[in-house]
Amino acid sequence: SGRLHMGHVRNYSLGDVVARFKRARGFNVLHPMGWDAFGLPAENAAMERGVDPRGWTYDNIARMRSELKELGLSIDWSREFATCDVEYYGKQQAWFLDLMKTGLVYRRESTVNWDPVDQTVLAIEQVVDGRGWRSGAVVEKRKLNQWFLRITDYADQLLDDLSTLDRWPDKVRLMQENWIGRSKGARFSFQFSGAAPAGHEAGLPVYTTRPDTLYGASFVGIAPDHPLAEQLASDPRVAAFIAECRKGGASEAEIETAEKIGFDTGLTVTHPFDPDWKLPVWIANFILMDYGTGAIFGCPAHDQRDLDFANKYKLPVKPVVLPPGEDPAAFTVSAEAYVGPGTIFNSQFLNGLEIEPAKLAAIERLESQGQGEGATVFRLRDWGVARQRGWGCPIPVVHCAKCGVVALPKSALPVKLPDDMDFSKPGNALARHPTWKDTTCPDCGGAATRETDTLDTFVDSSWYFARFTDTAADAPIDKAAADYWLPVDQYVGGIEHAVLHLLYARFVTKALADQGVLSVREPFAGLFTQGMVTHETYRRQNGEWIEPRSVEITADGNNRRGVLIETGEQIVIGDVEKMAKSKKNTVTPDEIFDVYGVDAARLFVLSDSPPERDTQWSASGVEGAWRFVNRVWNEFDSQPPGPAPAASADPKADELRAFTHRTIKGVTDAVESFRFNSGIARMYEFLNKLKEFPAEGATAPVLAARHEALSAFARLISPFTPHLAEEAWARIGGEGMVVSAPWPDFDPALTQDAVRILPVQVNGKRRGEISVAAGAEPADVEKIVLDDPEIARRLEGLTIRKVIVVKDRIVNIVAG
RNA sequence: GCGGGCGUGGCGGAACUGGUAGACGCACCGGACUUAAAAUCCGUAGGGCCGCAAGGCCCGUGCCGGUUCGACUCCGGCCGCCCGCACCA
Repeated sequence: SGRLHMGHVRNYSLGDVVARFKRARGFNVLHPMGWDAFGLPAENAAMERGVDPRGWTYDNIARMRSELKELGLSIDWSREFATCDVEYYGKQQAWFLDLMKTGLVYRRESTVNWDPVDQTVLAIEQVVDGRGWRSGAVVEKRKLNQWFLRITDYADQLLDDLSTLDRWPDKVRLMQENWIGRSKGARFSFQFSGAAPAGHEAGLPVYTTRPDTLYGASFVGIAPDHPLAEQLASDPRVAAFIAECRKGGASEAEIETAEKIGFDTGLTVTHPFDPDWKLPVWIANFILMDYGTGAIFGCPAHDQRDLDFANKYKLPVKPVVLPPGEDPAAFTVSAEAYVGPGTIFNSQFLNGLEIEPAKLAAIERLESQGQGEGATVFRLRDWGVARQRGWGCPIPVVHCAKCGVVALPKSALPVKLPDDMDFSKPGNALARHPTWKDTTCPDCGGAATRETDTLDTFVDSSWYFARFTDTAADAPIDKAAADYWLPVDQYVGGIEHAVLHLLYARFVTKALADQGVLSVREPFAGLFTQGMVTHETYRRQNGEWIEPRSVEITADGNNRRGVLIETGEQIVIGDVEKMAKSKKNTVTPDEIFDVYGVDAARLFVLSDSPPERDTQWSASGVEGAWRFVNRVWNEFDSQPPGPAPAASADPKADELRAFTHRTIKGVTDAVESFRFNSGIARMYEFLNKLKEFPAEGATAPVLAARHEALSAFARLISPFTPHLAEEAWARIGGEGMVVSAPWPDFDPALTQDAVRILPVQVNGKRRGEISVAAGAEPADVEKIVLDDPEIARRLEGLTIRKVIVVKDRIVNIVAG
């Protein structure tokens, strides 16, 4: 986009804390940065402003790079690349050709989701609520020759291997599980009872998860775009019905309210278990062509949709699953389908079986009749990867009149984009280039045309992490380097990629592993999904949005009011929402860096909320972080320069040392478990404590303890506020730079106070406290408690029944 | 409808495997410094009640109930909010 926003600041600050922390702990850390740079934003800019997308993209990269460098991220910039670099997308073409050889790439005519605004095909994952994920336009259905990657070949693995990703959020794993949507059941074919329509002599295949309810069948349904339905559309009444079905939109509200409608084709099929039983074949709007076989058998008693349909068209409703405790003679289904457990009845050979054994028995019978078999069906569809766009990675094939679709040899790579595409009007700039597509066929040498579709940008982002491990390799991936670094130990990103990027990258990793170019079968061992940066919204009385900087907020007790600075007009403080230009509730990183500095900005986005939750940006919040930065510096600045004085015994110094070591432990634990806000709170506490031990007038042991404290503190803050930490480290004479200093260790013995203050409860209510030596035995503690005059007063008139002592924690006296 | 998550002060949040609820920050209030303001520093602070005060008592983590010596934490049932998927046979 060309500009850093606060979301970037938070995302990369999180990653940078991990990178710096792990480096300090002695790990070899690879923390790279690159640019996902193909795609529509560049084309739109080109069209709107007449600029060259390449120049626009690289200008934006340059600006964002300098902003990122200002953020002070510990990134290895020598590995930087952009997906629109020929050096990158040429390598992508190379492995794409390898996948073509193994049959993972194919081309077929299919109904696709067409985004009329972006003028391109979208993958199913990229259609949200019937709209394009980027443009927001209602997608249309079109038939196109499309390139696909056979991700469904990996459906089982993609699902099963989720269980190995124990450092992924459950939520993301669940979303992928639902998306892949494995279901087990049976696939079988109904035979037509009369003459089969031409081409359907083998019968009508259906898929079901409930073969146990076959005796409850009352109709067979097919999707409006089922081949058989389209064949029957020569009858104008059928054609009219299909047109009627297409009218309904795909949006949530439309599906919710859509009535089930059907058309009786007049065809009948024979029940697989009873040659005398005929079932009518209906075309029904609620059946989806792209799931299962696009055809079902309807069992109204045990499926709500089938029941709604049957009730409307007066089809039979015969229950075949008897709920526990029901009378078989009396049990009926009318408005609500029964989907619970029970025993099969009204079902001949299946009678008396529970549901699961009945499914197996039904499948067995279908198999023995040669009519069908057990089958697993996925919701996951193959990945449509072709985009009719000019600013993308060209698909390295040509179309030859004689040889058909021909993959280019690797020697013909890279297939470079031309420098002079015309982006002034919508559509595919590559396809309308006057000469680029003219070439010769690598097989026959005759004239041929280059493929003008480019790859989905999600292909670009599905393997970049492997390229980072060796960005100069001749091969797309250097196996030794990839084996050394991969999988990515810690990935940080937004939840919006849960079933897009994160699924595609997993698939490509597995496919490339099967090619032998990678050893890992999962790209990301640890995944962290961070929350968004939000901000209050402000509006004028007339509803117009206003920017935070135009508003002054004042507080009167617990009430907050805002006025428009310019006019003094009272404004309306609205909801806290994701920062968005449309609501004018954005704050740009550069304006914050200018006023408060990078460290305060980093500190604040990490301190306010747990990283996985949304964080609310506020001017007063970042001011608090800025105050902390200044107070830290003052503390370092007040310490006499030079080495720590020799230590000798002083209880004051011991107290500070204990606090120092407790803080090291607290911050370390918090950073390790991604609780950065808690870690920062420990650092604030530490600074507050440090003020009780001023350098001025301090004894030599206290000065030494201060030196130890500051030395540790400089290293603790360094992942969060690296610039401040560097200055602080230099100020106290730290060796080298703090960025390369080892993480401080703590002495467990020092994290414990010698004296513990234990709360004393009577019947579970806090009634006092006592001081005992750490680790004091329960029996001794009990004696001290019972000897305590204050506690004794509390127990007056009560009989002690039991005294519970939890070592070093609490005492509870049960009395009555 | 299906699946998942979350409800703690005025606000963001803390409380590790049940053990002093409200750390830390923001806001608020009071004080010091200043001619004044800003900045800075110090301090009070969950709610209610009693007391001149020291102090004391009661209530309190969405609601109701349970387990336990002890529950923000575990169990059961409600209510509310948020997210994902959605006519998936």
